[in-house]
Amino acid sequence: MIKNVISVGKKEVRFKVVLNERSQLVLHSIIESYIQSSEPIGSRTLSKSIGITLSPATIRNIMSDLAELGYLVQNHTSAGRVPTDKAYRFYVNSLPSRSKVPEQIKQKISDVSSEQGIQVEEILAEAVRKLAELTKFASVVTKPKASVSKLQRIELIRISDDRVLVILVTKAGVVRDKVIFIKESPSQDLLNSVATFMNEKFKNQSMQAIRNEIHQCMVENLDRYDAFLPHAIRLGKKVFEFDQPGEILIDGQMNLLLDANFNERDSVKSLIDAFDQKNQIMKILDDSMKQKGVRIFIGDENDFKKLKGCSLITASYRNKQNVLGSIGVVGPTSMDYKRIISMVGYTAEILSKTISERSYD
Amino acid sequence: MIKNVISVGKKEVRFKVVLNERSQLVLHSIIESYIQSSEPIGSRTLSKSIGITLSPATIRNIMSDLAELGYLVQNHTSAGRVPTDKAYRFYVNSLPSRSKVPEQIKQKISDVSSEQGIQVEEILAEAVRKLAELTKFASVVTKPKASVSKLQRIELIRISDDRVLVILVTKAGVVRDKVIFIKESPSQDLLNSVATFMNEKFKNQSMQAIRNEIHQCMVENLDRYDAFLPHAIRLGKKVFEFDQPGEILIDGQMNLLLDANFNERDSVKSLIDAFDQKNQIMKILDDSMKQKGVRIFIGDENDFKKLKGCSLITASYRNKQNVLGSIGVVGPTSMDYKRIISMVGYTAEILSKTISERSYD
DNA sequence: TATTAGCACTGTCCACTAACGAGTGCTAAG
DNA sequence: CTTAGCACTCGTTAGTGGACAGTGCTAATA
Repeated sequence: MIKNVISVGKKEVRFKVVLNERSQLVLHSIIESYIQSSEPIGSRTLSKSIGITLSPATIRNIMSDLAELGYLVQNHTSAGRVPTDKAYRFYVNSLPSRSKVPEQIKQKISDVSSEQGIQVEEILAEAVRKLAELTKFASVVTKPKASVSKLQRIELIRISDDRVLVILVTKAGVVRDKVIFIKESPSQDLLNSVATFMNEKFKNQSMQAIRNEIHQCMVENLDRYDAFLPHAIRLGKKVFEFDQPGEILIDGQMNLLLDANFNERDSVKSLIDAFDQKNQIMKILDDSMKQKGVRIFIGDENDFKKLKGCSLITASYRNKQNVLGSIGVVGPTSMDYKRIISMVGYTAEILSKTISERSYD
Repeated sequence: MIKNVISVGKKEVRFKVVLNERSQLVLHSIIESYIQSSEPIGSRTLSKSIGITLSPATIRNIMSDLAELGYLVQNHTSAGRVPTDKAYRFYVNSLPSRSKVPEQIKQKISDVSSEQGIQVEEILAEAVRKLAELTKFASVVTKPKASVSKLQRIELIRISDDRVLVILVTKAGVVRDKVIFIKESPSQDLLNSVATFMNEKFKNQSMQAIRNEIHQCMVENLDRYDAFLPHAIRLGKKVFEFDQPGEILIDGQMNLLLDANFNERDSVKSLIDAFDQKNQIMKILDDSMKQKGVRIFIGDENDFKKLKGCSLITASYRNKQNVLGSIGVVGPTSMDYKRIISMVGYTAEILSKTISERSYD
């Protein structure tokens, strides 16, 4: 083992700059054992496990070093050792970037895309349900972001003197509707003209782009007063003011509560709170959209303290044009990373494929 | 106490035809104590409670009678007694049909209707959330039934050669969308004509009525072959084939899992399963739509065995024209019925009021 | 020098026991 | 019909001791 020795006052402080191969092997084994058993690992147990030919005493020494370096902790003197978040990070980084998904699992995940007339939202719901069921943890998915998706069509429906129902259909296959209030009480005819106008002008543009253009228009045409344009602009401004609320689907929260690793009352409480605050989870998922492939957040690497003791595995999904959102799994830090990572990755793939087929273009 | 005595062979079998006032009082007290403490009630405890001036021994006699009649059970010899479902039914029936909701709670529930541009579905989600939060149990609500609501408007949007997006807006304020497959590849112009035609012909009719009428049309016009009508009819048939999937919103399931009354592992598992099978809960809720006021299902009065140990309190909500759906609470049979019943009733009222205001007419 | 065997020590878990207390049913007296 | 008294049951709790898993340290060994 490579060590550096520094003198601090009279005391010698030694630390290892890097783990040598044997320490890595031991750490690896400890983590895998712990993932399997969820129980503290002792030196004797480990020395008996295959792949390790060292005596318990030697292992104890190594373990002691690893504990000093922050990879392991001991709950009490005479207990085995338990991996820390740092250890899991080490473990995850050492995994091959892609591992195979068993055919059987593949089959089950692929079911998501079976039905014909199914809507995008239903596909997402089905995917998140499947993922929760297969992993036995909680699963989350964000709905496609309105701002990045492109306009397929817009409808304006007068429902009372001062209310108009707006229906937006995006290329990604998502239908959104909301009610807006208009003092001017526009006729359905006028609404039809405005809708037609917008459909022609804005088709295939992203919501964000449309919003910008409308803003531009407002500035340029402040003084013009033919009957139509100002109306259209004012309406348009309201129409495309889509605030995105907690657009997130969750399934399998119950799995976590039943999981052996979350037995203590207060950690459960904290988890429940975590899921109530969807926007926090949303933030993490949005973050992971920016990156390709599977992302992994271990313990409090994400700064959302409520998810203490949890890891989050996410992957983004997309249609032909854009990254739309991301799907993921929330489980205990001691989850079987290999298995979960491959499942999330594969599900995201299938989801992308299915949604691309369903997209409106 | 009124008793009947019958001779069966040599043995005397006695049974009470009806509970006298004192027994009723005792039973009532036992139930209320149990609701408060969730712990078996003993004779001594009860004799000390206010409103009861009997000695423990007397109470023991009464309790023994009540047990014989199936109102109470004993988990083991030396434990207090616990009310049965039958007891709860007795208790609930003896409650006044309407009890007051505290002003503070009223205030909180009324918040549901605060926002302006909010959609019916969001109102429902908010209501169910509030109810779960206030009761600390699980809460469910069914979305307005498509079949009873009346058509406000229909839109047909061509999204590819063989797919048409259908958007139905109902008077109740619900927007539904689905994709249908059409081999004939209709142009958007044709779709527009059909939509206009349907909007004129079917506006304000209930979905059910429309479906019937279309069916009628099919029979009558089987032979006519001008270009338009058959198309319209065939399209219409598909458009109004709205199967209703698990249209139900649930909140606060977690509350049940944390509840002291559901501590044993397997009853929790059973509950989770119960919520997974939404259609079963749906059935009960639909059932309760047919009746005015608050309905109460205790224990396995509903034949859905998975909800063992649970009671369901429901009430229907409506707009000006129709009963639309129902909202309810699922909790342990030992819940505080007075409180929950009044809350559910009041929430349903507020919900009806709010939705009536938002309805599209 | 790195590894290993041996040993004393520590803390958890479990089974066993005894004391306690809440509650009952029965009987006899008021 | 009501109540006091008493014997009995059974679950809960606290305390005890042994088995067990695991550690750290030291000394012997390759």
